[in-house]
Amino acid sequence: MTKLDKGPQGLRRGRGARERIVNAAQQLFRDQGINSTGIDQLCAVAGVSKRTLYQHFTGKDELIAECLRRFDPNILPEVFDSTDLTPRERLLAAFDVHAPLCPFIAAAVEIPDPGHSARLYARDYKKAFAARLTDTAREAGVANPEQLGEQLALLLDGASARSRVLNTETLATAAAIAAVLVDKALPTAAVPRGAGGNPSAGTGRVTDAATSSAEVDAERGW
Amino acid sequence: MTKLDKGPQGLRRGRGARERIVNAAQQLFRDQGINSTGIDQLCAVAGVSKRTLYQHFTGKDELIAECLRRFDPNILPEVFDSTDLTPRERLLAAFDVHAPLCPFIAAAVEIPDPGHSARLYARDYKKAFAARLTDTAREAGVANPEQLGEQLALLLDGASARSRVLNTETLATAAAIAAVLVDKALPTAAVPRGAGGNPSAGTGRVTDAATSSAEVDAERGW
DNA sequence: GGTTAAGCACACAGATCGGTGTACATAGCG
DNA sequence: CGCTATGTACACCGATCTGTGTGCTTAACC
Repeated sequence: MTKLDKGPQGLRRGRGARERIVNAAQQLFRDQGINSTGIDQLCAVAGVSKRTLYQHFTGKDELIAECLRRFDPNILPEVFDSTDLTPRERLLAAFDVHAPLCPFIAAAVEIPDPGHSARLYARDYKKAFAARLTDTAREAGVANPEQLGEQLALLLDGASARSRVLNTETLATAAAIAAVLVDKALPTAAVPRGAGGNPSAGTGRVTDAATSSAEVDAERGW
Repeated sequence: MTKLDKGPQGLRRGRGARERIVNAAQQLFRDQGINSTGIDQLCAVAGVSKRTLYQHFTGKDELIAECLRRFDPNILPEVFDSTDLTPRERLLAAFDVHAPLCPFIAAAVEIPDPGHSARLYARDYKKAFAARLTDTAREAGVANPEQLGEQLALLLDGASARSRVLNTETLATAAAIAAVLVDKALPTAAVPRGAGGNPSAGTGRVTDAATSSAEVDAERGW
């Protein structure tokens, strides 16, 4: 009772260390950046002693990599594994998940060494993400799915980076471009009527079909 | 002769301090990142004493801001002020200037504080860049030039960020999208024949017209 | 030649960084 | 119970960080 206050469910602040460390790290890295987050602060937020941290991770570098690995291992399953969306809708639904700066871009910029495990994983993730887009594009009957997948991935990265610089959400602009590219790549029969015209101005909703059925505006970690 | 070696033109390492500091800073920030570049290393590379640096700049923050300010104050004049290119060609020529990670994106990611002068300037620069694209689009006779300008700007940011993560150049993908968007936005008469079809695969040259007349693959600082 | 502004060398400050060593406490489990 | 995993408290390390204080040297200009 002197120290050692108990948490709600009786986990007296001990025993779940690794989870708490990773959670705190993800939060702090997102909010302050990786380099601006010190180990001491990290431990304080996680409610963990410094010694414990170094019993779970060999160093900060490993912790960073672990955070990225835990972030979105299945690559937007709520979008890509959605059964009640057509492939076209799924492609466009990826542009509805709002988020702060993509942590993989953040890591790639904040960490100078291209060989750092976090950067290698970021690379893998981005490739895998594009691959999921490609698969979905193929499923939608697109002629050149690799191209469309890579293009849509670039749009998402652009929105993330640009939003950070401008301090303004730019995802709608990316979504507008995506709509154009998708409908252009799709066999004309597969495009819902009304989708071929001028994409609506770059602001507001563009993905009429996708939006209605899947609002994935989730409170994701990033 | 003991110390004080003379440079080629007799500038004996003194007297040009401010220039050398900014030059060294731009180089190091680009190569290693901002946070990974220490003041001591900076001074060593610049051939300048630490005291001198702090007589020119109040601190590292001011130096960072100054670097960004000096970087591209006129916003790609070799592209946007090119007289022997049509507006359409100029829009596409912006996708021919290869470069490492855009320093404004880098600053926006590396510096957590959104109110930092460097981040404010980065914001201004990005807005101004989009404005130049918008102006050019308007000049080209595009119906909604603001939209196209913002879209093309997002593509460039996407290429920069994504190239950093993937460790691979992705500008060609962005250029392919740009070609689609520009030609779609342009009055059909203004689009050169052969430019309307499938944009060439996402790799290789897309801007047939622009490339021939303006290869701006310059060795820019970034 | 003499004045002045610019630059240099160098020691040093205070903070923070990532990381460790040591000894103790506790929870879970057989 | 007693053993072992896990976690804690806390001091401490060397390195590095941005930034200063002080005194000297030198280039440029009148």
